[in-house]
Amino acid sequence: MQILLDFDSEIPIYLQLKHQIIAGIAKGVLQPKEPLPSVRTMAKDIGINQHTVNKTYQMLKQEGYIQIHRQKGVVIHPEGVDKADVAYYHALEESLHPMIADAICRQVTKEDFQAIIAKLYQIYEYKGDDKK
Amino acid sequence: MQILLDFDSEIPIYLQLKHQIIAGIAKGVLQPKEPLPSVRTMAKDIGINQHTVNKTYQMLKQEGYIQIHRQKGVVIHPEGVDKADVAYYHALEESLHPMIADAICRQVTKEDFQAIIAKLYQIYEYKGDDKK
Amino acid sequence: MQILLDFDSEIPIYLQLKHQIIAGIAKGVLQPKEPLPSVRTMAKDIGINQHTVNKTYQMLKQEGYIQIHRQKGVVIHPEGVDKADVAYYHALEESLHPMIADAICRQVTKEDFQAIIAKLYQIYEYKGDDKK
Amino acid sequence: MQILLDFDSEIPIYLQLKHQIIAGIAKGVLQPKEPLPSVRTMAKDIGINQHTVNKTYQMLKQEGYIQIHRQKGVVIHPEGVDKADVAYYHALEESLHPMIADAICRQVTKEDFQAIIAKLYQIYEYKGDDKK
DNA sequence: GTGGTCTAGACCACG
DNA sequence: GTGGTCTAGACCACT
Repeated sequence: MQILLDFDSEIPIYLQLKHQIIAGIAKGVLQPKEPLPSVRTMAKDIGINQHTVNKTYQMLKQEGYIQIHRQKGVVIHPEGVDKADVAYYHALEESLHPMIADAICRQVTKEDFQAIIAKLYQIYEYKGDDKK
Repeated sequence: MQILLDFDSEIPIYLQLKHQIIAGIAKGVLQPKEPLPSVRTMAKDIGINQHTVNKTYQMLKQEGYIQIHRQKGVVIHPEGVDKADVAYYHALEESLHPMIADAICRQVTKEDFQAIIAKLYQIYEYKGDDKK
Repeated sequence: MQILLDFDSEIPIYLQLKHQIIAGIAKGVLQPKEPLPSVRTMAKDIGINQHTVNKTYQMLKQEGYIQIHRQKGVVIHPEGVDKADVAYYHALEESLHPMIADAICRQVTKEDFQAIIAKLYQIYEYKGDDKK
Repeated sequence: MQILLDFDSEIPIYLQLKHQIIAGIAKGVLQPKEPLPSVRTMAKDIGINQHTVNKTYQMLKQEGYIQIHRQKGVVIHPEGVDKADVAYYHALEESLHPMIADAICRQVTKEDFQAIIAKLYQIYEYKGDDKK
């Protein structure tokens, strides 16, 4: 899977990497049990420090996206990540709240907003078809 | 308008303040031309540093939410904030992208997600009715 | 509170530090809301790297022992850590399992073992009395 | 005796193997003088590296659990492992210390903790009855 | 001055 | 070769 980073972005590199891996999983490009490059390899491939990759991997592990094996390396979690729970929905709402207030001020209607959601879902909805 | 800050939150104070003011505008609690407390008054009222309030005000001014006059003080932008443009939609998508990828991995359907959007829009939809 | 580290120990420094802070909380030497030294200060005081201290603090934060505020620094969680749940008891059993098998082989009786537990509990049971 | 390893566990394979053999001895499933599979047989049987099995066996020998004869192979120590000495109790306390501090913070009482100990002892208490 | 992020380079445990 | 740990030194965001 290809990783594209924007080193000028305000978003920390370790988060950009995390987002791209999660996007890969959502798209089905990264399947359960599939191995991920080792910390060293990934770091070299995308030109960042090992610790930065490690930080991303640790977060993904913590959130149930991947498993990290001592010597065998890193794999996408075989059983997928946990389903959204109440806490997850709550956090999601908290994140969306300010975005929606802002959008309303700029006359973005509910329908406009939901259209964006629909458009973004479309990118992911054909799971496994573009395995690359 | 009442400002509620969570000093234990991960979100920087200046952003929380910004969010709350924008939420106030979205709800209609803060109307165009309405004055906002001066930097030092606001800072004293909510118990934070003047620099922090100033940072928030500068951002809001930059984004067209408020006007800052040397003598007259701070007022909500008389003509309202600019309508969403292409750049705005692009930025919005960028922000939503990782949230949606994550949600998909956790089996949140498009309908689930849009329901949250609808719920949040509801909070704001009665503009001006609950003025303060 | 005094921190004593054994640099020759097999136990990683960041864990030793974590254990000592938790012990301090258990003893009541560290009370809720009480501030902890900043990452830099703690690192300098005990002669280790800032990142190592940071790792400890991040874990303690993650487990609900402390709060980390942007600029105000670090404080013991005001409401204390969460009560043990089922997962906690399960993990505790898993950890104790091999210790007990080993002890049985060495003719340590259940009573012997429970006496050790009692002894260790005693160290902590006078919460707040030795505030130092 | 059956060995069950969790390759996704945080615990190194060589330790898991060691724990299971000790548990077998504690339960009486493995009796003194009873032979253990050779390094290479054991490795093949449970599908791990010979080095890993060797590491486990060397530790068990070092701790007095087994004897390794060049020709006769590996056997459970005929006279059983040494009784717990002062050093052993000291090490046991050291291990339990952080667990108990943590438990206290989570409002696990001494009685709760001792109940877990009792429960785990029960698993082992019928030595020799369920021989294999 | 505080924590957050990133880099560089090193040694160790594991298999 | 893998991840885990530790050090040293740097810049940035926040208040």
